Amino acid sequence: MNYEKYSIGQLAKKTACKVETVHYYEKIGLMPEPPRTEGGHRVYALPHVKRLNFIRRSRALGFRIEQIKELLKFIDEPNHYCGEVKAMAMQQASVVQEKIADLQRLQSALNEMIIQCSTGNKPVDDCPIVDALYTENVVGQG
Amino acid sequence: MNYEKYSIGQLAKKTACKVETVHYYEKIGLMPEPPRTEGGHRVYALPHVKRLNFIRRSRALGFRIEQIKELLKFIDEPNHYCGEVKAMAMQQASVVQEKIADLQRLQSALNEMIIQCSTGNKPVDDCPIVDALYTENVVGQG
DNA sequence: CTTGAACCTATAGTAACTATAGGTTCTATA
DNA sequence: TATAGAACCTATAGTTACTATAGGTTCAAG
Repeated sequence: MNYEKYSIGQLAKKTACKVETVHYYEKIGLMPEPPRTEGGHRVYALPHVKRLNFIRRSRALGFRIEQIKELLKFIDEPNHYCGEVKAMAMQQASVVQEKIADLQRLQSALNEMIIQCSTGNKPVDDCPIVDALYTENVVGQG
Repeated sequence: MNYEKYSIGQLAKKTACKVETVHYYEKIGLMPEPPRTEGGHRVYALPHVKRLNFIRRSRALGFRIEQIKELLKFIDEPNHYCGEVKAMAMQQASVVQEKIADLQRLQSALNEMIIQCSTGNKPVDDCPIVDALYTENVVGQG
């Protein structure tokens, strides 16, 4: 029994990914060039589905394309160990932690501005938010 | 007594912004076309500094260029009230809140994967992280 | 008056796709 | 089996918010 075959549209549906994105991933070398029909349509099989899932899930975790290329290299090449993958995951976790901290600072700044502007019925040149944007260092570091 | 004048380089330094970015903001209509010297160099004054500060700080709060155009419209045109600005700030706060929640989910997913992969000395095809990326819905919604 | 830093314009590159145009193939139905 | 139209193909341009480059001109200090 053969593997099941998928058109690019079916692959896209299975992985919640657009057809154009699959084209794009092929162009940049993340996805392999698959076999084609007589007429030139791409034909995919299960390993393609799994690989594309891997890519999309890694993207959803915030990995950049270049990082995903490295992750795939660990997988495609023999003689790699789990620790290399774990290290990248930990690195990514610290990047995400930073982003969360940035956004939380930003959120405080916005909330403070909103609280200042209690009534909302002042002319714009009296607005505390506008004032803050003009004159304050709105997003602090610490 | 005249206002002080600034070259584009001085303006950039005062606002922690690159010269190219000022060019860009002028091209897209965020910054006005300033007067020029005989030789064609741009000449700025204090209102330009304040406006650019406003733009940069709004960007630091995560506002998009199109939103900043609207904020500036409130300021440039008469007859706008603080409430319009406040509404945009609140809208932005909720966008930021969403992003924080997304990143926190993402962080949990990464941490769980990292914990699973305790030793780091397994071959890659036995790695729990790789396995998760291949087969799990890594970033849940709730 | 000369030198070199700073400025000028215009264009291309970045990340990670998305959208469009214009044409071909596949497949379901009459 | 003929055909309509959905899905596919390639190539190119657009998106966001800049950044970088090339190739030339102006300004300011010595």
